[in-house]
Amino acid sequence: MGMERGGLKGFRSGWSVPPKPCDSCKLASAALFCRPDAAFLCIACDSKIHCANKLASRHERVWMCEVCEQAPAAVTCKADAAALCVTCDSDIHSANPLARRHDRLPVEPFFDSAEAIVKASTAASFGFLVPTDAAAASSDVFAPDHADADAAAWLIPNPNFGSKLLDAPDIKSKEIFFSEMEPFLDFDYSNSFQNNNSSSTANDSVVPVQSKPCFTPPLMNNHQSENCFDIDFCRSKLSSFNYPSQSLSQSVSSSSVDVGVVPDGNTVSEISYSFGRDSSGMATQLCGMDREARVLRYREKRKNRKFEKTIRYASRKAYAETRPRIKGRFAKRAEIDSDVVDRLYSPAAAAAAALMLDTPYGVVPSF
DNA sequence: GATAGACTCTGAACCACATGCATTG
DNA sequence: CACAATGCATGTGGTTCAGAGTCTA
Repeated sequence: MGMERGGLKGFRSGWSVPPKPCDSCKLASAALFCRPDAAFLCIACDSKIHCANKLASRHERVWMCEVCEQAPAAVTCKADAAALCVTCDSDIHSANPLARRHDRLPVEPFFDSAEAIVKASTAASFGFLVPTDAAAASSDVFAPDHADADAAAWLIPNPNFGSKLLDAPDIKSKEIFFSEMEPFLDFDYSNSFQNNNSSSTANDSVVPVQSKPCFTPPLMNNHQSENCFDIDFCRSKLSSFNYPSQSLSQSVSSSSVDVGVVPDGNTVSEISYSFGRDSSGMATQLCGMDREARVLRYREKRKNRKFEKTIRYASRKAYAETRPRIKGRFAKRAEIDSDVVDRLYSPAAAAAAALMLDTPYGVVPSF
């Protein structure tokens, strides 16, 4: 009953609020949050302030929440491929059981100039990453056969990937990148279903949802051991906890496969890259393409997202489908039977009614 | 441009009852 | 500890309705 419905309800309202202005210039919208200064800054002001001296350049900064753009991002949701603030994270991921299973990780701060990060990653995005076709674009999946450069930049899930890979000494790194991405390009839930479904009962097997995996590479490091954390705008270290010590997306067994929306955390970890810890000082998570485009992309994706209904008990589903209804509501069998008897007076309905009475559950399509 | 009415879209609620699961003996 | 009996909460889908949003005059 309306279980997955309303998943977006809670945070839609936030979109109507204009982005938080830069605390420095008050003109541009803030793109990041400086923890030591406790200030929201646009990219230009960040460059001015944090390039001024060595001390300032060591300030920890994080990008703004991609949804509300009102607070610093605190976590990265792998399923949504988005950096979210505490409030949005709470709103979105408490909306329904499905969302609660999203694997979230604490955002890693960066120290480089945001402008440099954006430039580097934008260049990288035009360097070799190629965009997708329209269908793949809707699900944020890479595909190597599209030529439009703008779309390419628009679709780059994590610019860090590009910039990092461009730094790779040879093309093999890039090949590795794509080869490791392949499991997601053709993410096949049937496999995981077969693997995980052994514990299901024979009659009440879980029905896998055939939803397209909406995958975007993680925006940051994936620390499998750090799934629990606390949120503090001014702290880089996120300690336990708000979340279960083991994320649900990892811990659920047979019932996990019915979700379909949330990629398995372990699988994601296989392609996680430690860009944030790059020895060259390469910025962490969200360096990358034009941030505005990313926000637009994210919003568009959220708008188009459909939370697939989760069927946990196939037997119940099967039974519900056969149950008699009156105006869509489940009806008592006695009620239906008497009604059917009444209808038997109609010769035209006699055959259909007889058929219904023959079935074990009395299938009554509609009234 | 402002307003009202028509239209569209979205999500919540409703219903009965087999089933799953925790508790008890 | 293993098992059976019991009772309660849960989950299931089609339809309706209300409210919000959009379009048109």
